Amino acid sequence: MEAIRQEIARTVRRILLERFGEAPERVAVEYPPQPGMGDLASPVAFEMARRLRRAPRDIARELAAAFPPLPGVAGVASGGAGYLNVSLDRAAAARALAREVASPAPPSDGEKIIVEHTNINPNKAAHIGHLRNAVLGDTLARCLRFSGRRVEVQNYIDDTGVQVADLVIGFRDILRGGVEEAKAVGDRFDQFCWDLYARVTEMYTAFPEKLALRPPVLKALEEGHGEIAALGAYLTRRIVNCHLDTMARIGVRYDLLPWERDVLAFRFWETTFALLKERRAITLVAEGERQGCWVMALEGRRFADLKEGEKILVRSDGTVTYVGKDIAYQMWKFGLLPADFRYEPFRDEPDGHRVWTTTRRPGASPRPAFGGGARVYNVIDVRQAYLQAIVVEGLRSLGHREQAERSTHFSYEMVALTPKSAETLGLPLNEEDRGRPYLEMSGRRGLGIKADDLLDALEKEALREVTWRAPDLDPREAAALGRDIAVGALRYLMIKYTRNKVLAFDFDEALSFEGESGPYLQYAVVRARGIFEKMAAAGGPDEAEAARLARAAEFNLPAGEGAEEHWALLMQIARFRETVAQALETLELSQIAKYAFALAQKFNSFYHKYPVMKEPDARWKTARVVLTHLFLAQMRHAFALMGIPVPARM
RNA sequence: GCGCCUGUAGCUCAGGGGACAGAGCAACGGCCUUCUAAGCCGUGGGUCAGGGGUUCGAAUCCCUUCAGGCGCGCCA
Repeated sequence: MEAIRQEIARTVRRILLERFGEAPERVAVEYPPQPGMGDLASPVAFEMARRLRRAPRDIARELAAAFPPLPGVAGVASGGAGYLNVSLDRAAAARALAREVASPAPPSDGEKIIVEHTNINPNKAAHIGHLRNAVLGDTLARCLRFSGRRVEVQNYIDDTGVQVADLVIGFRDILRGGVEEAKAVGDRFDQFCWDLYARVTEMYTAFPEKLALRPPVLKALEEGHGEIAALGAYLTRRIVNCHLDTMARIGVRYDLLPWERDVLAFRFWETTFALLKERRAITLVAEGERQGCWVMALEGRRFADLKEGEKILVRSDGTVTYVGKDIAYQMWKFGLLPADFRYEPFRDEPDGHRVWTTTRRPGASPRPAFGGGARVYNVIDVRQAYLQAIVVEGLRSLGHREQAERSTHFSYEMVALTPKSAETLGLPLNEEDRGRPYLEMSGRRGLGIKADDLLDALEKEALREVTWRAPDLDPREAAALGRDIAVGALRYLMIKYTRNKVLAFDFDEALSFEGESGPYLQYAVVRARGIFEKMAAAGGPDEAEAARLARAAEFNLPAGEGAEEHWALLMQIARFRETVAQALETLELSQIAKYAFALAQKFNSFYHKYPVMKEPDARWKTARVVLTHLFLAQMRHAFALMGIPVPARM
């Protein structure tokens, strides 16, 4: 569809230049809102009207008259107050679409793209905010791969920060324990830590002097040896495994886990620090409050509110701030550091996918090449926009302008709780809280919905629906269906909103499997497949035969409303790839969700109105078999991008 | 205070120069001897926050006011 749109735009532009001597740089070709206005349309005559001092309608008429025969185009006419309406050759369009849906994914090659996402502090269980991050990041990676890009997914583990330090303090100073006591904790270790971490925060509130415990623990974690570091290493590794388990439930995979302690151990920071000093991008503060700190001066409106116009990269005690380490990490991602990590397998997922980790041990060989990306997407919520801007500014100040421009902060708004959801969790709310549109979650206070709890609730609800509909189903099969439906519901929920909108989480909405939801889309697909199952069993065309019919489609249906509805479904199916391309361009993945939903709606309506298997007229039947096949094939592609499973039945 | 984001139907949200502003939920009324009712069809519901401007054309772009959120740490 994209090819023909561009061809029409080029042709219109050429005619304009030939006949009027001028034309806009870009000729818009859009989809008309109503049937009867053609399949594609351009409002270019309106734009030209003023420049040419002529009525738009006249210009559109002249354009239509001058339009040459074009492969794939059946007719051109002027319409409305001056639109140029183009009708397509339907048979050709159907055949082209049949080839497109059957074409294999392009090989992933060329420049490497690094997508960093998830990045949960390894001191507690993942919550629903982390799910939004992981689903967006994973969907982005899938879309990039679908469009032929080579992608490496990294999940950065910040194991030397304050949050981990506080968890270590929880084990050491509240539980009076160490590695052995931690090992004794049973299942759901991350949830145990969730509660313990909240207790540490309570301790600081009650006894502020306890905050003095923190700096030495931080320092020990950074230095990476001794008992504290050993405890930290045990806790973080075990929690990261919990996070990977959680994410595996919704089909999210990683290629590499870079650990912050290794950014330090392999002297990435020291190297970057030296470069920054050499470039005079940072200075040592000689006096005042910040005496002894290394700071980066930042100019421009974006940074106008920064205290002193500077950002501290090295604290007066010599430890590095998060931003400092992140600049070094970003440098490595682009292959701009002379050093590299060492690597070893972290674990193998049940599907055989191997997750690698950075390591201070000798490292494994052979191994894939990591880092050295040509473009980097950092999937991080909008509250860190400031820090991300500083990281990019760091690259720029080191002279890496191009890499700075190829660094993209894929930002999205946070997930919050509706007051109703918060009360369901048993949180005490005052009048002001109840009046708010949403309440922010807080890992520090243990306030939020854990990812595994939400997934459990979704699976339970889905299983209830499954067994209600099919009481005799084998329990294992029912459980598998429940999982598929839960994943579909969750992933659709997480991408259906535009990214710059706060997602106010509501239990009732999340647990609803009707209307604009993942299960609605899954149901449409299952129904389409059901048609082929029934037909194949009755000796009719199966999916492979339908694909052959589609490649030879004639699509010459008796003119009328029915034909237009069939055609409208085909047009919607055809818009998939341009939707994906646009989603990648704008980084607005919700467009894919909205597209798939609209397509499922059209199909459900079609399904209800037009029998496929039992249609006696061969022309209609073939057209419907072809449409059902095209719908199913395209939806499978869309599901693969969104990570939504196709349940065996519903 | 400064910066960023948001304001569209009762609620949650699409649409971000182009043809009469859309969807889901909720409400109401229909449709299961016909490929699965997690579905389909229909009804009602709008000062696109307010004001000014640009344009042949503005929910969309610009200015401004109001309301809400987030950010501005030797936390991340």
